[in-house]
Amino acid sequence: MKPETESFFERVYEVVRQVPYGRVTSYGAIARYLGAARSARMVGYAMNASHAKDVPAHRVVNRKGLLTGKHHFHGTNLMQQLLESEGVVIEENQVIDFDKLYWDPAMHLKL
DNA sequence: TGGTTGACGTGGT
DNA sequence: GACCACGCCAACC
Repeated sequence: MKPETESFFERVYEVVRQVPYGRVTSYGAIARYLGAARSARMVGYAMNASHAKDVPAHRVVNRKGLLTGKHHFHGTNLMQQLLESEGVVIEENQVIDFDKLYWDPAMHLKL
């Protein structure tokens, strides 16, 4: 484990991996947990490279609970399928009961 | 070295 | 409540 030597991307992956099963989080939440609350875009950008990583990017959605990054998945509805497979209800590319399924790392991990 | 990008967020209209 | 415009900040070319 290399704390400072690792890129911001790596840190994002670490947090996303800690997202519990059947739960979802937002880019901003991860960014805040990393201390870069205003770098929410960077989180999404990092996910762009999560292709070769074991990162459950499908559990990460934007603040509206919308599956904005589903277009980046291999399949068009792959992201939705993965979430539904975990018990998350998706409709219109939007997470139902997003407030309940929302998992904030800064709130649970509370470093 | 500098400019562009982007899976977002917030605020204003 | 929905839509539009601006800002942020690290990675990439």
